[in-house]
Amino acid sequence: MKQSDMAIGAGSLRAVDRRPHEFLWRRLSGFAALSDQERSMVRQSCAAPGEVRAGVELYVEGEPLAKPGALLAGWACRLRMLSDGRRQIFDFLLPGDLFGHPLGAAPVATTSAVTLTPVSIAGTGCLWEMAREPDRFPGLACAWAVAQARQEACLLDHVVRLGRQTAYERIAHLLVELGHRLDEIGFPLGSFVPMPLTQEVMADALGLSVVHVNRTLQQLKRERLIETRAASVRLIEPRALAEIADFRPPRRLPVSG
Amino acid sequence: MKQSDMAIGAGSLRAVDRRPHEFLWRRLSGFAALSDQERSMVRQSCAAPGEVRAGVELYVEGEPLAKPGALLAGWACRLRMLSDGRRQIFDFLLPGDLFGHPLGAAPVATTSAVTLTPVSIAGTGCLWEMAREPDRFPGLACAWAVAQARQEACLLDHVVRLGRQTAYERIAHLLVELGHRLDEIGFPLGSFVPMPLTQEVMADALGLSVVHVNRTLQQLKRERLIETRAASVRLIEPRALAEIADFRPPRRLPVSG
DNA sequence: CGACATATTGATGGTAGTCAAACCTGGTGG
DNA sequence: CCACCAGGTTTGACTACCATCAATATGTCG
Repeated sequence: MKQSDMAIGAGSLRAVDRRPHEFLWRRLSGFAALSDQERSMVRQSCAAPGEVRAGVELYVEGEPLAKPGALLAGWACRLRMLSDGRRQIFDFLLPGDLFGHPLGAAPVATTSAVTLTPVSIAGTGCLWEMAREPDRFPGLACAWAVAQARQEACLLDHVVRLGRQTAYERIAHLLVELGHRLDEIGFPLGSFVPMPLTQEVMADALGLSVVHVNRTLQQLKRERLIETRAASVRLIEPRALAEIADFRPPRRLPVSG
Repeated sequence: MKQSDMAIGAGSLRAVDRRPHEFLWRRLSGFAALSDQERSMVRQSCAAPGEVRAGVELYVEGEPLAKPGALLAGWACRLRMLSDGRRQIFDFLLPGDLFGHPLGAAPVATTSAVTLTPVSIAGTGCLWEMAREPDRFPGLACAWAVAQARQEACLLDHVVRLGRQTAYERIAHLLVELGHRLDEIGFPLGSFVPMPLTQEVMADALGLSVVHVNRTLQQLKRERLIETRAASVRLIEPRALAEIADFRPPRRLPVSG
């Protein structure tokens, strides 16, 4: 499980290049039914994706949010640095996920976002405007709201992991969560799926040390619960893992709190 | 620092009874300038507050969100229970804070909310409708958005606490954060302010054991950084505490990420 | 006063952090 | 082709933070 420049990377998967809107479309239509018109707008937005290398900041905490966007391929994460260099990752952005959409009025980023692999991104300014007109574009507006609610829900799960779970549970929980999210965009749960996370990244997300992440992953492998390869993982026993992690599959439909 | 049925409690502070909208008004107007009309609407919403005793659920995870509201007096918290009885508190609701406002379409609560003291609450259905019409009620709409962004920001801070800070830092950080929030609604930073949290509640928020919270609080007292009394605390050295906690005061104005 | 919740204290152990070194692996360049 | 390097992974030894268990105060309320 190590960083690979090509996992779902930009410029490597032909399927992605030919249909750059693929993941975004799957994700949004998984949240709400979209009209043909909305679909074509989504496709248009993805027409000329931007390519960004790994390790690049998409936006920076404290600075005005430049442009809202969507990840078409590749992974990124939202994070914050402490003054002494410690790092905390809040969540991961997978293909099809939205980022950089202001919540309040004056858009100042409360986190930074950094690419973990090469990514390709679409600007979503236009879609975002549409999503604010529920009357004209009900499907898009709904999908947008659900996407946002989902991200919020993941953040809550993250708090629970950090606050009340052991290292073993945390890792299981994260793997299952990512497994389900990947499942939603077309990577079947239980098969080998892309997981371009270094152990250091997992450590910074889960509030653990790299060493401990390593040992705990080994334990999961020894117990035949997971299997790793290059930059990908297979959840051999998704149910057992979910049990260990006290994982609750996200509700089928919209959500808030 | 122990639970007290009357800290800012319902029916005890005359100032609150006479001007039930006081805290909500301070909070909202601290986020955005409100017109006279908006002000009077806020006051009207608070005209007949509901009274709820301590330890009562305002809403429950997984159930439809009944009515959006605002806390006029008293404290509550948002939390989630794990299947084995462990508990994780996500954040605290202080006087003037909003709760139960749906993000997505179908309003299902992603957390539960429980009162920590007796509270009085106002229904905000009407204000919420207004906040959705930025053209007619720009101030309210803005204040609403900022309030929401602020809550989100607190959640991010909470993740950092849980993921990357020691018990000592976590407690300092929480106290400073609450100190600042109380300051914003009229309890001066550096003076004795209400803090009706049991050590168990702090433990469940900070991912620590009760025993360890107790010992860490004692350390802070020994070092003359804080002082406690009944259900209140005084941050003797707010700057030193902020330093310890790597606390960043929230940005003056709107925010998002 | 007695029942109950909360706070405090002591003793003990385990989970996870730290430090340090070795080991891969893929990429670079002589 | 191979030496070299950087980033990532793995291993071992040691430590410490914090959880757990248990018992005792302290306080509050009926």
